[in-house]
Amino acid sequence: MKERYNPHEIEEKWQSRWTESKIFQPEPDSREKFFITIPYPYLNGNLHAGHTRTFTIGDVVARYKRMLGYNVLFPMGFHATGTPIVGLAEQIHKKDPETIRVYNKLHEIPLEVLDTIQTPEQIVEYFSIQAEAAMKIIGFSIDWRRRFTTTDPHYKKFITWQFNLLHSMNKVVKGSHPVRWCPNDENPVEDHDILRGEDATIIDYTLIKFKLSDDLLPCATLRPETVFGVTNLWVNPKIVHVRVKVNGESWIVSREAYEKLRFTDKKVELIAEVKGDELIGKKVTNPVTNSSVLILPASFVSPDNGSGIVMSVPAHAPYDHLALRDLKGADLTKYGINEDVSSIPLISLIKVPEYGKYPAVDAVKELKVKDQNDPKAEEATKLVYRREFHGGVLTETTGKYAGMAVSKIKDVLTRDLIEKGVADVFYEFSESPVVCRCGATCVIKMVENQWFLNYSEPSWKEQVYTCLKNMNIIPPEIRVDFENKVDWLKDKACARRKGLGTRLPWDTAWMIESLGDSTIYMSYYIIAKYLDKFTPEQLKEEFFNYCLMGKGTPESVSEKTGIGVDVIRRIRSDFEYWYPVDLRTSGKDLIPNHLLFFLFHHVAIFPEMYWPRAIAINGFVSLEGQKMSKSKGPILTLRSAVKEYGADVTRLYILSSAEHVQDADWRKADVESTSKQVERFYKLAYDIIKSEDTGEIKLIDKWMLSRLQYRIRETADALNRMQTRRAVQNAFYMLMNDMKWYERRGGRAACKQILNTWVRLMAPFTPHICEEIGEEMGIDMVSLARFPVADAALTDKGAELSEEIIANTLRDMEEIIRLIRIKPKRIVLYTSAEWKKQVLKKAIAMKKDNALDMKTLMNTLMGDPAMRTYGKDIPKFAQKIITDIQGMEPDLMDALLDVDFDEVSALNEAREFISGVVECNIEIYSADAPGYDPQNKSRFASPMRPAIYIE
RNA sequence: GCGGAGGUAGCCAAGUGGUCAAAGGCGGCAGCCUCAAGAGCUGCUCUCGCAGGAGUUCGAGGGUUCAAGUCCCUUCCUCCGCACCA
Repeated sequence: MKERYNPHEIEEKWQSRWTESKIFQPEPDSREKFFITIPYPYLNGNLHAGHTRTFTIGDVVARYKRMLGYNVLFPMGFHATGTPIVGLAEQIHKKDPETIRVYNKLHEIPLEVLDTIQTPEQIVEYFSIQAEAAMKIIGFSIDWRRRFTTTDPHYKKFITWQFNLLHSMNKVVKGSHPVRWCPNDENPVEDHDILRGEDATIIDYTLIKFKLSDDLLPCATLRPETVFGVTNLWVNPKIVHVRVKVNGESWIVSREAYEKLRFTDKKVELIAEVKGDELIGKKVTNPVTNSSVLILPASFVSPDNGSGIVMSVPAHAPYDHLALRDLKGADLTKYGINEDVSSIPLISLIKVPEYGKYPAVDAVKELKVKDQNDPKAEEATKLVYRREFHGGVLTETTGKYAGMAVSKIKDVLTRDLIEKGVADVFYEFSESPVVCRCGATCVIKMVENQWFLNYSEPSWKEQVYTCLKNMNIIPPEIRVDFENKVDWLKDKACARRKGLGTRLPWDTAWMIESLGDSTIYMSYYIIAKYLDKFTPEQLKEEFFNYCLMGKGTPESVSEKTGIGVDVIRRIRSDFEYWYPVDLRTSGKDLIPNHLLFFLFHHVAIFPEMYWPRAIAINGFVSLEGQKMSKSKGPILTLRSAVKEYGADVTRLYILSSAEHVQDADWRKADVESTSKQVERFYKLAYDIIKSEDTGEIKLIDKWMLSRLQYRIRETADALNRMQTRRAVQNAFYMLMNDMKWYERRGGRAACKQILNTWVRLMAPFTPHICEEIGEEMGIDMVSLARFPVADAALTDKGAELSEEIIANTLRDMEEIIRLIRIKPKRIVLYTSAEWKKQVLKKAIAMKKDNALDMKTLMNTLMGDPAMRTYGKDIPKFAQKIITDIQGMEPDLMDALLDVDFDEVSALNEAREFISGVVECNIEIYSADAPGYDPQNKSRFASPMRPAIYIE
């Protein structure tokens, strides 16, 4: 150990020592195992501060568990399947200036190296090497024998096996799905390809088909239940409609709607134009209620929205009510309508607490909406919809649906109506236009014959719920997130045309989508160690069936694959030992996707005993308050952070900057201060090791050892809950502060003992520096040493109380001196009179019996003849004590009750120290016998709070 | 719209109904050390106070309680996810 702290030298030394001694390459043994995994990083860039955080948290847990005596497996792989790497290769190849800039400047890749990574394969190769190197220089305790990349031929065999299995279980099915589509590029549009309208989502309307002789007039609605309250349809006389053949039916819709229909999975053929006013005045049949209703003119109907034909529900839709009212007295004879349409009776179908029978009418009155062109009409609509959605219940008008909550009806009713053949689904953007990067306006296209993982299957979800119920979710608050997302998850398209990956074995035109191939790969880590023993071709389905599922026999697998029986047996027993995953720790961005699929696939494929045990989530990292971006910057790579500050400092900082799902912020000023603290720790350790042993244990040593036990307990408790910030704060910063006080108070005797514990306490966070110090202290390998356990025998409440009195008294003295601004010539301290201590103890005892009140306390006290001497002072003091005790921690109460220490001697032990600080001699008396007390200050002395006289 | 997380001092942030005027850190100020700078150490950092005290604070407004940053209601604001994209 050198006098000067040189992080890079120490870190390199210990990293190579760890590698040489293979201590992070576990094999099954008699110990209890702990299998921790972290989602492998995607290889379209260098690892950055966000990875640093997630992986460091994982490494801390791995190291902590190892020091608790677990046999820990912490493996790592790399993710490369999907489209981004292919896209990146294209960008680099065509020397896109922005891409070159970002990868050169932010990902720190030299230009000449960029020239050599122009294909997806080269990119994967390059970044995987970089990533492994980065994880090594920061000291992660990973078993690198198990490393793999998702584009490896062996891995593809594993994915092929998995998908064949899922297919045979009917978990992969064919279907259609709406996607954002660019008609110009003839491709689905991804998020980053959108120029305008990136917030638009796809909304599914229910299309209800009203009948007009041979034609159907479809009306799009988000609230299909209102079909029971339709009084008429609305058609805008000014817009052009068209008659189209849709799957053999004759529909009349707006021209715009026709354009949208062309991209759906329906067969659409344009027949003729139909003017709006030709329709008005005709009667159509409501396909649900069979009632006959009139088509009326309305200006608010837009051709862009839905089908361009709207059903009117004046009882519940303010616009409909207003439009009808606006027609009062209008001359509609040119449409052949002679009746007064404004008197069409309203049909109520929803009961809601805020309104009467006709919510739309009430809302229009409430907001004083004038007519359908009044902007307040929109407001009224939103209000009614919101209230009906949340609090509305369907009435008898809706027949068998009566009594259902409005919020639950949509899916049920839509399904029923589609089954009856009177409705369809119509997709629409939530806002428009949505514009592609190429400039074209996007549409919604039905992708047909797509392969789906049918996550929506209720029995599958049920299993996931069961799994979740038995899992430890860290932090516990996010459990509800998982439950909600499981509920929300629909079927997921799992195949696509482009990108890297594995082909769907039974339909090789498709590539397995990259989230689908990353679900149960934790089990592959067990196999990955043996890859040099066989070729990809040998990895037949029987191999996986046996090794991962226990199906078949080693002999039959061996015969089929040519792999030795011993190896096959070995892999199976490895699997049985290591599985399930004990902890998966991840960034919060993966909750609604990867982590969910991780659970779905595990419950589908493995028996319950191999389902995951725990998931821990952490937040992102920003840079000086700015969000990081892989593709635009700013970004801080793991490598550059370690280069600048060293691995231990980087780790310690990132761990201490935020807790759990909270986002961390990387601030240069703070990192530098962490760096100084670590250096200080090193120097302190160096000095302690080089110092002579000094025998006698004094009060202050007892105090320090007692604090240390407290820090150990706090650190362990924090680590058990994966609160790395709290753990680091106790194990490092608080303990450092304790040490400062200890040193200041002249403590020395316990230094070596403390340091020995301290390096083990800190080892999960800053392993290199701890190894370096540990080596000097004769600890063989700190990474394998036992994590400290708090020793109850070293907890010394008396010492802590004494030290507290000293610190409090000193603080009081300094405050007085500061206030009166004199240089003290004489300072006298008076500790509490004995009777006050007795009062305090009595009061605490009563409090513990829950019997503390002024009257009882006074009675007890006055019953004691010895006390009565102080009769007139007692009530006031007792009152004060009662208030003090109200909020007192039980621990402190116990201490005050149990411990009988002498305040005078406690202060005397620190007399020299206190004198030194205030630069004045100190005299100490008990208030029972004040030697010198000109102002009778001693009467203010109370337990734990000596009185002070300064002149 | 749906679902989730938040609003605490100049900034970041901890905070279990009572040691909360509120941990820790950053920044700032002062002192010590030094030829000096840096580092380190010590103290201060809501307001007032020449005796250890008092007053006003935790987005805003109500309420429950002997006691509220913490519990309840209302309200304002911010951030995140909503899919075929890793």
